[in-house]
Amino acid sequence: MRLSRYFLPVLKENPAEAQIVSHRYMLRAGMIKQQAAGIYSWLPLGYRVLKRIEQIVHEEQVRAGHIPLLMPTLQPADLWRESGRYDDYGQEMLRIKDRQDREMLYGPTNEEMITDIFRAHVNSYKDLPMTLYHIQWKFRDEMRPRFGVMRGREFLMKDGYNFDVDKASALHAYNRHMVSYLRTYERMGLTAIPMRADSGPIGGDDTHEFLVLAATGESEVFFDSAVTELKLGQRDVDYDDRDAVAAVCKEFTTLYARTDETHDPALFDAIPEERRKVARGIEVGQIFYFGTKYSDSMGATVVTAEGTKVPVEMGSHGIGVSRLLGAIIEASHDDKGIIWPEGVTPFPVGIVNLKQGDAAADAACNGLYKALAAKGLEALYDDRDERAGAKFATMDLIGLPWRITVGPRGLANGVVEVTSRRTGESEEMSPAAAVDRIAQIYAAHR
RNA sequence: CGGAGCGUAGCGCAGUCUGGUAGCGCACCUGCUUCGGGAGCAGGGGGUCGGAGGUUCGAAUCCUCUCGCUCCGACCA
Repeated sequence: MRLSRYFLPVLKENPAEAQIVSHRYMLRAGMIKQQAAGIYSWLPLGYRVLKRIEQIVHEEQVRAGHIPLLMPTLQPADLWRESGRYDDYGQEMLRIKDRQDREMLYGPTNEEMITDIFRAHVNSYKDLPMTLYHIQWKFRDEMRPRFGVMRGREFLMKDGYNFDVDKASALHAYNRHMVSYLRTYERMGLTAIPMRADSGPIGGDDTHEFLVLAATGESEVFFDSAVTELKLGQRDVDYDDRDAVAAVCKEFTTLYARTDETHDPALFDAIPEERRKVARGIEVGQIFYFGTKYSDSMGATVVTAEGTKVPVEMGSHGIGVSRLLGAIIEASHDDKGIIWPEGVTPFPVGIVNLKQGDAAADAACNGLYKALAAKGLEALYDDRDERAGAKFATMDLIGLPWRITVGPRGLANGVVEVTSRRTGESEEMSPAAAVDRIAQIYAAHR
């Protein structure tokens, strides 16, 4: 993409309403525009990151054997009357009437609807296990939306639902989700710690929240600092192997890590003092096992091998997709702007032409742009007629992790500059070597 | 929902107390000079001051009502 033809409305000054760094940078980098309290338009740059995050979530869900579908944002109230949640959910649920005066609602979550789909089509244990998920906009009419996309009223969420014949299978689905979530967050450059949590209005017995540590987090968290060292890395987990999956979960949940809701001071004090940490965290996901809560009330049953009809065992599992943008920025920025992890960056690399209109510089930039494209890497080429400082400032603000700087001075020696946004370190090399370097870096993130 | 505050040009703000016909910086447009970390000079365009009603010769400014947004708190992907 050529910047001169793109729509990237960056702001030089901080918008007054933005109090936290991710919100400020998302507005300044031209990623979002607020339309009402807690409701945002996603401008091109923000939309690209949102789609990247969505893509990673999809890939990891499919890898775990989960099946994507798409349910509507609007739901009939009757479905929620069946589970009893129409009255329980309260003011957070946006209730709407259509022209026939039928009661509708903008879905805050989809347990009822997915159960309705399941019961309509599945009757046998032979069709299980099954996990269905979608990535869809939700609406929760928060009393107090804040912090940009971190606590919006409208937000994009991945929500998945597992259906299993017995509790052991359902707990395996729970574990499978935990492992797939760990992989998902790691690919986004995040350290998200699973913490034992409280179940809230969804209801259930077992539940973990995934927290990204950040000073601006809304939850107070207590943990053994050793949990932050745990990495799933490149290990190849067989999602159908119950013991292997359970072993990973055990590894990641044995050390003490809890939110204030479930904090146990006695257990916490048993941790060696130097590893005892109290911090803030942003909740970026949550998994629940809730058994037959919905299948009982809504009549979702299967026939077992023995010929008896049993309600299916269920759980639900969510990832706050739009919130993740804020969380990633909170975890990865400096005083110049955002620093995107390679996994989620809107463009893999930026090309800065220091002297637009200079024949050699223009040709070198065009050559780099094409060579990168040939390797499947879409660069953001700043071909505006701007001064170097302005171009650098824009690149730093929007946070592309790598920058290739092209100017007449370097070209006289046959070199361009490759700069890491994270470290600020630059290295001179030939244009061809620069393309190879960038391609090599991204090979690990495909 | 309790408490606090703010709505004046795309963004950041002054002007409101003490009423007199709207201003600054950035951004935008034109020209010249500049050109490796948000350039300089000159010129230019853009606002029924959130909305409605009222007081007044006259309202961004005073009064009433209303809408919107932000922050702190209790609740939540």
